[in-house]
Amino acid sequence: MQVVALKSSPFSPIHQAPDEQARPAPFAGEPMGVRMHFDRDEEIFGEDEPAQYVYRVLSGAVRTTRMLSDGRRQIVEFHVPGDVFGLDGETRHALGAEAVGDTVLQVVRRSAFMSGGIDGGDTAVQALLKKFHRAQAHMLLLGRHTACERVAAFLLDFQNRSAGSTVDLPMSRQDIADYLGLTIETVSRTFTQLQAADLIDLESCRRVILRNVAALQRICE
Amino acid sequence: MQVVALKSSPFSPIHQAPDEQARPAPFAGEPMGVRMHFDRDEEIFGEDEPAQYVYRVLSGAVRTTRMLSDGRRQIVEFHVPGDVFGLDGETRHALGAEAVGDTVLQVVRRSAFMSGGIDGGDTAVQALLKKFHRAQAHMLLLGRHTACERVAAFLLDFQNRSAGSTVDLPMSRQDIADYLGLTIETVSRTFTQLQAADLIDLESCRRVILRNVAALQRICE
DNA sequence: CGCCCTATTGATCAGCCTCAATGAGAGTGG
DNA sequence: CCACTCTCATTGAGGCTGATCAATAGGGCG
Repeated sequence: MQVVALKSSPFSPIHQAPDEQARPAPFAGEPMGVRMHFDRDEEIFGEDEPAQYVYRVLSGAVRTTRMLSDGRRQIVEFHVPGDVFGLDGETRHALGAEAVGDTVLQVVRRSAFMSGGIDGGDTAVQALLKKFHRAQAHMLLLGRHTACERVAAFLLDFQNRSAGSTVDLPMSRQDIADYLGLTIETVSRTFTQLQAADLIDLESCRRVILRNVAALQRICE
Repeated sequence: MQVVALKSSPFSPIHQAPDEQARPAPFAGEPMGVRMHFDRDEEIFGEDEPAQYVYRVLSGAVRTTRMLSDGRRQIVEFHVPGDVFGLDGETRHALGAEAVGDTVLQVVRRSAFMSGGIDGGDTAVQALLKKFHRAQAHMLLLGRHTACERVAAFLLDFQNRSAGSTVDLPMSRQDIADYLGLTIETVSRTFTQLQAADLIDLESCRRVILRNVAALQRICE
């Protein structure tokens, strides 16, 4: 239901009410744009929809995806707090975007972002350069890495984007599989193998402790 | 030897002499920047080198690559006449770039490109958006497509970038394999299969005639 | 406590890779 | 002009990684 409202206008009151003052702004200054909340698996925008807005994650996580008609899905990127997304495509979104878990976003008009960026974030060109850079690394991963290398790189990437040796994964195994171009079974098996080799510890299926970061890095080369 | 000269200064006379007036500018107006020639397999810039210049292909073709220490290579993109490249990375190149065949480039300083683009080409943001879009499509290809789908998509892509049903491939099978995340043998076998199915005709190994575009598109979904 | 959804584990299979040999084409030198 | 060579492409045989199909286990929530 929120999705429908979003498509017509993300500035609809229904979206800002829940947590407008519930969480403090995670960056200095008065934020521009509007804050919006999304539930788990709720669509933020769909493929081919007009690209009117640019988003910045305040809390939670977002996946941007591309689907094939037969159901195969590629997750292009996970976006965590601080990340900007919605820049795919020039006038229409080339990707779909969904909330991975409960997520709060900051929304600005695309035109405003292009001229000034988002408070506390990058300018349009900086943001695009970073995304392009990450996209290149992801291509290398998908094109030329083994399952084990992909999972190790994924864990190290998430560790860098959080902090410490404990990694809390906001997404399901299916999401990880669709991000790494693998099946859920292969991802699960690889986690188990890494645990057996004492490289990681699975405290729960969403909480991973990196026991041997150097060895994980060696796997990725 | 030209490479060495390039690294110190692409405005060295050695680079512009050969074809400064040999080929007319393929777009209206006096081109900005300097024209440079590269031989087959000659390096244009290497990974991690300072990113001082932005390039536009005038003739020939360029591949941008990422290497792993064990020799595995991913070709991120092929650039044909009209394409801009060299925007990878913010201050240093994240990719290497090499000429696929004899190639003529137009070179401008990065700062000049960022403020004004290249004559007859896109602005910085437009160019980045297009590249990001293509990168997404390539990720889907690498992550979720079969060998047959990858080769079909590759041929259709090159047909769109040239014209007519005859596709002249400037690159070797090894280049195609490294672009599609396959081996040279699998690429070759797939070409043979497509020919056996009357979808393509291999006039020579570099010249492909698309006999059934609709069927090729159906393969890619 | 029981249900449902997700994750894990097992067994088998297929697609692609690897290794190896042959074939075709371009360039070189006699 | 032709033989030679070198490189690249094609084809074949067999193995391995990861996919598929199937069953079990765990975990959150009513």
